[in-house]
Amino acid sequence: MDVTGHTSPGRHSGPGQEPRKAASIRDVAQAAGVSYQTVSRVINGHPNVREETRKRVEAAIATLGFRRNATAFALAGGVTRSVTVLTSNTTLHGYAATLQGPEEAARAAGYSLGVKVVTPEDDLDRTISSAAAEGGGLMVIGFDRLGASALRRVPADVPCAAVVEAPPHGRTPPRPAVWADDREAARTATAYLLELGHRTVHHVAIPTSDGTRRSAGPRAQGWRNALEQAGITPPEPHGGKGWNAQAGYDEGRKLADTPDVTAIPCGNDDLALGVLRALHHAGRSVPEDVSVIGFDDAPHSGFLTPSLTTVRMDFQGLGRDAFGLLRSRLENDFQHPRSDIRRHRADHPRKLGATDA
Amino acid sequence: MDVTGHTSPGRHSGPGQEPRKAASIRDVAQAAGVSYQTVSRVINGHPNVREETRKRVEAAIATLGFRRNATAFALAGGVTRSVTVLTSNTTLHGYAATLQGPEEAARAAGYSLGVKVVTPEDDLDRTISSAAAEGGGLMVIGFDRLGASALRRVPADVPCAAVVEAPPHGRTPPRPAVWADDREAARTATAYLLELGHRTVHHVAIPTSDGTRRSAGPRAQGWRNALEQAGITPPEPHGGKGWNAQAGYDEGRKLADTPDVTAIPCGNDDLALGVLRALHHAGRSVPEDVSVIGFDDAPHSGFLTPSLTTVRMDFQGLGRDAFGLLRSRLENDFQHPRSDIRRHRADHPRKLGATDA
DNA sequence: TGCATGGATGTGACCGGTCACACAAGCCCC
DNA sequence: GGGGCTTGTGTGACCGGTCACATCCATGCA
Repeated sequence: MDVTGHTSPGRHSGPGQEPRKAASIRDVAQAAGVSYQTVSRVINGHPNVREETRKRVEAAIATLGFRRNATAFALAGGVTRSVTVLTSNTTLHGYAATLQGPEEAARAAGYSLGVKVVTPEDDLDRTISSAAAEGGGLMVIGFDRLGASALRRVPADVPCAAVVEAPPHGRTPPRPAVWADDREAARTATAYLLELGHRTVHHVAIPTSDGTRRSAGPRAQGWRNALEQAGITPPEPHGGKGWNAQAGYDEGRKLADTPDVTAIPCGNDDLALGVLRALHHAGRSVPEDVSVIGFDDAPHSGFLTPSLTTVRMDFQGLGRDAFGLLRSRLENDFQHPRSDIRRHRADHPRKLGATDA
Repeated sequence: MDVTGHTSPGRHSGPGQEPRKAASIRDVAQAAGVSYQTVSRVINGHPNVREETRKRVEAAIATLGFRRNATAFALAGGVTRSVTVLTSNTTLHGYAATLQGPEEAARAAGYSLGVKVVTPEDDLDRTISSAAAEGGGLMVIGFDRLGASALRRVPADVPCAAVVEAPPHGRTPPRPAVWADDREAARTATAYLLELGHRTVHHVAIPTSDGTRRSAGPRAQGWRNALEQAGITPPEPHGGKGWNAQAGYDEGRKLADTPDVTAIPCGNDDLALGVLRALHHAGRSVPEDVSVIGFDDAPHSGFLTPSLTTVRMDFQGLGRDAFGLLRSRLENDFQHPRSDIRRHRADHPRKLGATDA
């Protein structure tokens, strides 16, 4: 509507924030009349500190508002517990939902999570290497071309895990990765439509992660396979140019004019939404004249009228698994960097225990 | 649909990743036959290095795959250039869009961005202080109760900026913040409905950020104000219990039964979507029988059938502004550890201008 | 009494960068 | 031809934590 929210922000410069430097472990030590090492012991819950000393140190910590400097901690060899997610998008449902996996897992595991959105404009190698320099691991969402190429350029020595499109048969991603069986899901959905009696099934595809043929993505492949298994020659696939409702609408206009189009599984829910609208504008009713199926189960899909049938994908689980993969890589690294003495230190309960978070 | 995507992930353990320790500045120095300081000069582009020496160092950097350790850099006093966003949600459109602001701004400004999702379960103070310990600034999205209370608990010495609901008249947020004028936007939208000839206007509200009365949020207030200005006694507001389409549907069922309900501006697009569906189920048609207006302009809203009229809010701009606020705070701090010169620098065009993005 | 044992605490070095400063060599100028 | 300036390079200390090891003191036990 033309009633547009007015967003020139109200500003408030806030109560005076004194930029005094944060208290260090040494400041606390001095205040408590002990050595810095004792303070370190207290903040790490080391047992061998006299009760009274501990009290004193804790008091000093409280009055000085001491917080352990995470940077120094990391530098001194403390576990890094940080992961940066590289993605080209954060708003499309698939991406956002995938991102929720690590968000939640990171919170649970006491990791800090960074998000870096990559764009076609910026220098991938620079972006990646700056992300890698942060110290923790890298998690790449490689659903699209940009993400996939980012994944390919992660240096071999950087701990990394990815969520990707299901790779073509016989090929494996360049790095440890997880994926969902989109191909099978699309095949099943298409087969279902055929069972309903449709003579053929048309597909509006999402862009592929290698940026090439639009029939190459696993979802398109699944659709194609289902048709072939039923002895039907797949029609030319549509789409492949965009992910959003507008792209779906554009393709939908074309499809709406073709009479033999009665069933349209789409590469995602947004495309499906656009297709629905195009069909509506063309006077073809859903689901009477045409069946439309979405993909991804975006949160609003269930509330559309008419309802959009959709294929649910567990993106969050995927993201969580990738995070887990990366985490185990990171923590294994930590436990056996090379030699043997370390291993002894690694079993120290404080390092591995769940209480550390 | 019952055709559910199969997501047990295919896994691939990837090519052997040797966990060799990353090369340090000293390693490079040794390889190039210079001192570590010279290496530091080269990577920082310091002019006083002989051309031939620079070449040698650069070669060593390349062969060793040296990357400057961001942790050590930060510890040694390099600017931190990192911001952590605290939010209770990342998927609702308002939040996701707000988050895009700092994502983009951070990329442009070479900042790294952390995201921390807070939940009612976890210990806010711990979460905040661990986020603060990362070193950079804190940006809080305080649209809801949880976010608002997080904002209140950020220690005074932590650089911080927030995006909040428009505060009640005469009150200011506890910390530097930006907000949109939701109240005015809602008032205008409601006035528009009244102009169309509706006798009264009902409202389905989003939850408020102080967790209390459901008529307290700025959007509800704007709706109420418009009615009062028109001499109409506002009916009891609905909603206030949830943000999503299901919540909208629940309220919509109730409203659909009341004959005098002919206009329903909703607190956000998801609620509106649910209301639309409830009206449809109840056999009341939109827009013939009832006018529904959303709020936020979520990306799919424009593609619904019938179209959802919605009020566009520039969340991304809001997020960008908050980031800018925080950034100037961080960089001022860095440049002038305390005194007064601040005011002068705050008007620096680069800080406030639109070109910064 | 003599010594091993172990708890409580302090000192020094280190992580990987930075900055401040010292120093040597080359040049200019009076 | 020696004082000053500039350029290129190296040394030492520091950021704020950690770990390894040394020390002091109170025990327990032979």
